[in-house]
Order: sequence, then structure tokens, then C-alpha cells
Amino acid sequence: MKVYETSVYILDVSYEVHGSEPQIIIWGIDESGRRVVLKDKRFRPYFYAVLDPTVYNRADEIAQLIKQLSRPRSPILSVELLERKYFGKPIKVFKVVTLIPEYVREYREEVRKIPGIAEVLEADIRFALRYMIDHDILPNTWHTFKVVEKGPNQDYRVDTVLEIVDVGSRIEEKISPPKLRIMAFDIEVYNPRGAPKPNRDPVIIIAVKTSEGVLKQFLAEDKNDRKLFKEFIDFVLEYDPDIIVGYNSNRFDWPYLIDRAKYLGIKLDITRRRGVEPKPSVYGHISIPGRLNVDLYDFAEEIPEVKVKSLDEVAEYLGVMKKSERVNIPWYEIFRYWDDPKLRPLLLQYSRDDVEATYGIAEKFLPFGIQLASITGLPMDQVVAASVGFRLEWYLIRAAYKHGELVPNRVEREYEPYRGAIVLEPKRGVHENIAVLDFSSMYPSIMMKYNIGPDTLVRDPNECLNTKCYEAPDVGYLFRSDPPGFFKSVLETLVRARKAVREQMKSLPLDSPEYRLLEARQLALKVLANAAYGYMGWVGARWYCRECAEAVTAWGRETMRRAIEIARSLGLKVIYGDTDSLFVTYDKTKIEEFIKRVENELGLEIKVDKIYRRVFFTEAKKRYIGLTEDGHIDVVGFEAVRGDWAEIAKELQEKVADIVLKTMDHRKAVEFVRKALEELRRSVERGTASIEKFVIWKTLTKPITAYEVEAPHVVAAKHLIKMGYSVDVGDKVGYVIVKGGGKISERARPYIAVDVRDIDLDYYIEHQIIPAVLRILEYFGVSDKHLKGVGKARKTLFEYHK
DNA sequence: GCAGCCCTATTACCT
DNA sequence: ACAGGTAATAGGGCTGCG
Repeated sequence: MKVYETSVYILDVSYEVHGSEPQIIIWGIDESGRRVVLKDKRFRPYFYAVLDPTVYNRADEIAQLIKQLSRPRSPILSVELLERKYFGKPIKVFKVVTLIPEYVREYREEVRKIPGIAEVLEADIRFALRYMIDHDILPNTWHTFKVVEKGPNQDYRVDTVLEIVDVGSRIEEKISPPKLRIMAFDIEVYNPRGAPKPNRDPVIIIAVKTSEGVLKQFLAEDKNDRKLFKEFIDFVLEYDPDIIVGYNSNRFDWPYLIDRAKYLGIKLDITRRRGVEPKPSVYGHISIPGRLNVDLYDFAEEIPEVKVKSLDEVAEYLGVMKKSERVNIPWYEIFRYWDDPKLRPLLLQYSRDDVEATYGIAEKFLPFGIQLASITGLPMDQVVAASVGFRLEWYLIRAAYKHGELVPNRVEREYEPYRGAIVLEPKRGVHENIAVLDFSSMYPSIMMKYNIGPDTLVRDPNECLNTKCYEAPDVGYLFRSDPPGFFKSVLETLVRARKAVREQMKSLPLDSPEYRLLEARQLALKVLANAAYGYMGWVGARWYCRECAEAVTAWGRETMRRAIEIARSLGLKVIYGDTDSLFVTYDKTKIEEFIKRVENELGLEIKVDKIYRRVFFTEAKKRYIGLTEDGHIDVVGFEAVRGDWAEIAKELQEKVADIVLKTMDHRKAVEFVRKALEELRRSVERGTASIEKFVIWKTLTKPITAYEVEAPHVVAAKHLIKMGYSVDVGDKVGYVIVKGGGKISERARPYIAVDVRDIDLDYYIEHQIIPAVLRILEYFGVSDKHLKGVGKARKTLFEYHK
């Protein structure tokens, strides 16, 4: 039995129970590029039982009571009395260790009932993650282990199995991953009757692309997809990817493949654990043991600029593939392209484009996913699927372990609203030379400055007679100034780490892999720090603290008020402000003075974020249009940046904004709109207009039956369902309004079922285009009459301006 | 029966 | 399924008319 040390790049961690022995399974790649499984048979599941302080003297007795719960299948192996901290306070707990992970839940319930046990903690930390946390093992990083080589094992599709005899430590300086095998895939399904059904409709194409540049397609034989499945499975096993990426694959491709395979009686045997197939797992992702299955749609959700997040739109936005340079087939017509021999080559090209685009998106996003995993400690397939709150929470759980802090349970709480930020009333009109100043990371900075957190919140004011406390304005909550609380420490760590990363980046060429890696890392660190405030105000958070979140916004409001005072005292005119930003007249020397005074008097950093040559406000908050020095138009809040307005209305509004701000001649804008309306009417009547310009996209936020009103998008969704398509919660429904009488909702139709000549152009003019362009032009005295009609209206316009 | 008013439901934005 | 603040549309109930 030869023990040696090896370093392994961690991909994923899971566990198995063999007989009565739990085994930690680590999937990784060793320094020579071998795919390996590391087994650790020594780790045991446990949880903590918090002792009530009144029974500290009877600890032995209570420990005995716990031990007596022991059952043969999974005995209680030990009950150890330990000192830990809970919300910063030292307490005594029992660490209750058992054998089989599944038994933790049962013992937790029984232990909770024992008199003298105040609370049971950390019983819901999954076993594999527990192991990683306790051994400080982070996914997508290199670690050393002392192992014994066990050689290949037919249960695991890896080069060798290594048994861990000692866990070493992370290799901090080795930041680059080994050469990873990445496979993008995309499936096309036969759909002659709308939404495809696995027990009826075959998978007709599976396209794959690998990081070696191989692109392959597996085709059904007409409607028979058995061979396709076999070839796909063989390919995956042969290529043996470490990472599998798809687009919307957790919600569509994998569930479909799984159900279809089941229907066909085929084992979808593609994982690295022989006999185990892909299956649904935490945070809605599909788990593929030994491989990281990443759904790129999860990243797309974080791109607010892209409103309709289809693969082609996202690929276009990221510069991966132009929509104009790829085959576009409406998804509801795929079956037709498959059936028609003349069209089929187009479908094949479409499928190739899809998988190329998918692979391209993966190249952009995987570095960020890798960094998120290596910071939060959650394996990449999980962390990518998890929401921001859970990502931060896993980071906090790791931090808590290092601090000797216990992790609070997630408890059901009633939602309590609280006051947020200040939004100033904008000064209407066009302003010249305006500087936009932003506080840098206002909320995280406030949290650090005032040591805000659940463990530093003072519930008894008398405590502040002896120790220094900070009192939040407006709300009066008190926070101990010392020692640094949990959140403060965590935020300082994140901020310090980010600074160091950015420092490292300076010495690297912008196009080097290391630079890109560090860029992704600093972004991940920033995202986590910025989530801390929202996290504290989230009722689902383990470290929920409404008072803390409330104090943060209160200090934020006070900071804004005082900054405004300082600006005014310097003679800077404040045009607008929202939460942590101020729009003031751009006077270079005064602004420099302002920045200095804010830093001195408020202790927070504020910076010039933007300078507008012109900026236009209506009376509405959160909406403005700015013209930057380089001639760029920023549209903020208006219809032009909203996904739920017809493209035609957005385009015209954007153009109006551009004309007005650049030329300051609103009559030109009026002329432009009038011409555009005329042309539009012609093109709609001729049927040459594109229906896409009239589509209104709205998200279905709940099941159809849960709606109280018959909103247009709900009606359109019902039409889709009647047509055989499936519409799920979270889907975007694209509808148009057709001619006819009655309510708008009664005339809402899925756009795929409408000829452009049937759309109700008057609805679009009256309810979309005119409101959108008047939002800007109204300020200049323009009314709908100036925009509509012919001849006479033109006269009226000139009369108005004479 | 319906115009006009007001309130509510709904969505997506901003920071 | 990280927060609150905000704008805007369409539905739908109600009033009052005649």
C-alpha cells in the first residue's frame, strides 16, 4: 500500500453509502490530466445541538439522553461538548455524530425534543458540502491529498480511483484550471402538434460541439430516434466531457431526453457513475454525476439588456453570433423543416448554429461560473443554477465555519416591509453639462462603517451605556461598534480580495487567460458583496435581519441628504438623485471640492460616474435621457428600454430622444414621427411590415388560473395553450393586437398566429407609439394632434410655433 | 348600455 | 427564491345618465 501526495483540480463532490459506510466521492483531474475519483471513507455526518445555558451543569446527563437515541442501522457515534459562537455569543453545543447521512434528519427531530436542548443546528447542510466545508476544499481549485492508488474501478468512468488517507490544503498560487473537456449540446424535437411530448414526439437532431472544435450531429431515422440516442450516448462516453453546457437545458433538453429515453426504454447512461442517470437536483438543475452540467440560460438571466432571452438574441448581444448570419427557423415550424427534404438542410444548419452559439456563450460565461464556484464553495453546476441569495449564503456558511460561528436555521417568517432609499423629484426639462456622481458601493460601505449585522444589533439599549454604539438615523436601531461583526468581516474580506485581484490584473496583458480569469473573479467578488444588504432583508435568509436592512437604508438616506446639503452649499445645483447617485451641475473645481468634503464629512467615497452634455427629465422619477460627450444617448427607464413595449414604439421613441437631445429642435422629431407613421401605415397595408415590430412581450408570472384579471398576455397565453403549445410560469408571451371591437385583451393573439395585415395599427399608434413619443415631446408642447392626421395637423403645428 | 371615473392588478424598470 | 421605490397600462367595478 503505497501512499503518495497528489494535487487534484476539484470538479464536483458527492457521496455514496456502501453497506453501512458513507463514502465521500470527489470528482477531479490530477496534475497529469487523469480524470480521477477520490474516495474518503473516514468522514461522518453530524449536527449540533445547542444547550440551554440553564442546563450547562447537566451536560453529561443530556449527552447520555442523546446517546440513548442511537439505533443500530446508524448508531450515534459520538456526542461531544464544544464551545462555539452563535450570533457572536459564545455558547455550548453538542456535536452529534452519526453514520448514515440520511439519519441526520431523524435524529435532529428527536434531539430537538430533549429538555435542555434549545435548538438543533446545521442538520440541513448536505453531507458532501459538509465535507468540503470542514476540509476547506473549494470546487474549481487545486488541492493536495495524500492518497493510495486503487486503480480503475468499473463503477466510475475515470482513469483511476484514489483513496484519501489525508486531506492536504489548497494550492493558492495555482489558479489556472487544467485543460477541461467542454461539450456544448442542443437538441431539436419533432413538434407537429405544438409543444412536443416525450411519449409521442421523437428527438430528431442532437448537435454537439467540443472544446477540441469537433462538431457533430446525431439524426433520427425519419421519426425513429433510437439510433440517435445510442450514438449520442456513445459519443458522450467516448469524448468524456468534464463540463456539459446547453441553453435552457435544465428546463428543456435534459428533461426531454430523460423522459424520451425512459419512454424508449433506453438507459441515458452518460454519467461518470456507471448505472446512475442524469436526474433533477438542487436549485432546479439536472445533476450528471462526475460532470458539471451547466445551463447557460442561468447566466442569460443576469443580462438585463437582453429582454427576450432566446439563444440567438443572447448570442447576438454577446458578439458570439450575429442573428443576420445564421439560419433562423421559427421554433414552431421545426417539424416542417424536418419533413421537407428541401428544407431539412436548413434545419441541420440551424441546429449547427445553435450549438455553435451555445459553445460561444459558454466561452464567455464559464470563467465567471468557475470563479463563483471557487469563491462560494458550491460546485459550479449548482452555483450557476442557484439564485443570488443562495450563492451568498453558501459563502457565508463557509465564512461562519472559519469564524467558529454556527449557521442559523432557515425559518419561516412573515414578510415585513420597511423603508428604502430616497428618490429625488427631478427638475423637468433639458439641462446642460450635468455630472452624475455615485457613491461607491454605498450599502456595503455603510454596513462596514457602522458594523451592521444580526450579531452586532443591540436589542437592549442599556448595553450602549458601557460600549460604543452606532445609532441609525430615522429608525434608531443600535449596533455595537466593536468587535467587528460577521457581516463586516465578510465584506472586508470580499473587498480586500477584490482589491488584490484588481491589483494583480494590472500586470497582465488584457487578452491573457489569466487576466480574463481574474476579471471574472473580481466580478464574482463584487456581485457577492453587493448582495449582502438585500440578503439581510430577505425573509428566506438564514441570517435575516430586518432591522439591519432597515438601518442600512436609513443611513443611506441620511448620507444622501447630507451630500445634497454639501452640494448646495458649494453652489452646485442638484437636478436629480436616486439612492446613491446625484445629478449636479458640472463645475470641475466645485465637484472636486464636493468629493473631498463628502469623503471628509461623511466618510464615504463618491465618484463622478458620467458627464452629460445634456440630460432631459420629465416630471417622472427613474426616467431620463442623457447625451454624453461622445454623442451617445442613454435612455433610462423610458419605454425604449422596456421589454414590454412594441419594438416600433421603442424605436420611434429612441429616435425622437436622439433628435431632440442632439438638435434641440423638437419640430424635426415631430416631422420624423409623422413620416414614420405614414410609412408604417403603407407597409402594414401592403403586408410588407415585419410582425416582430408589433410584438409585445410579457412574462407569465403565475399559473394562468391564478390571474384575477384577463390581461392581454394572459389571453394570448390561453390561445397558445389551445393551439397545443405549453406556456409555463416564467415564460415570455409574445402577442399582438388584431383589428376588431371590444377590449384589447379580447384582441390579443400570439404573434405566431397572425398575419401582419390583421394587426390593429390604430391600437399601436394610439396606445404604443404616440404615448411613447409624447412622453418626451409633450414637454415641448407637442400633442397627439401634431403627430397624427395629415395636412391640417401640420398647419396646427406651425401655428403653435409662430 | 355605456362614458367617465377611480381603484387594482400586473409588469418591468432603477439603484 | 437578494431589497424597496417608481411609472405605466388595461381590466373591472361603480356611478349616473336618461
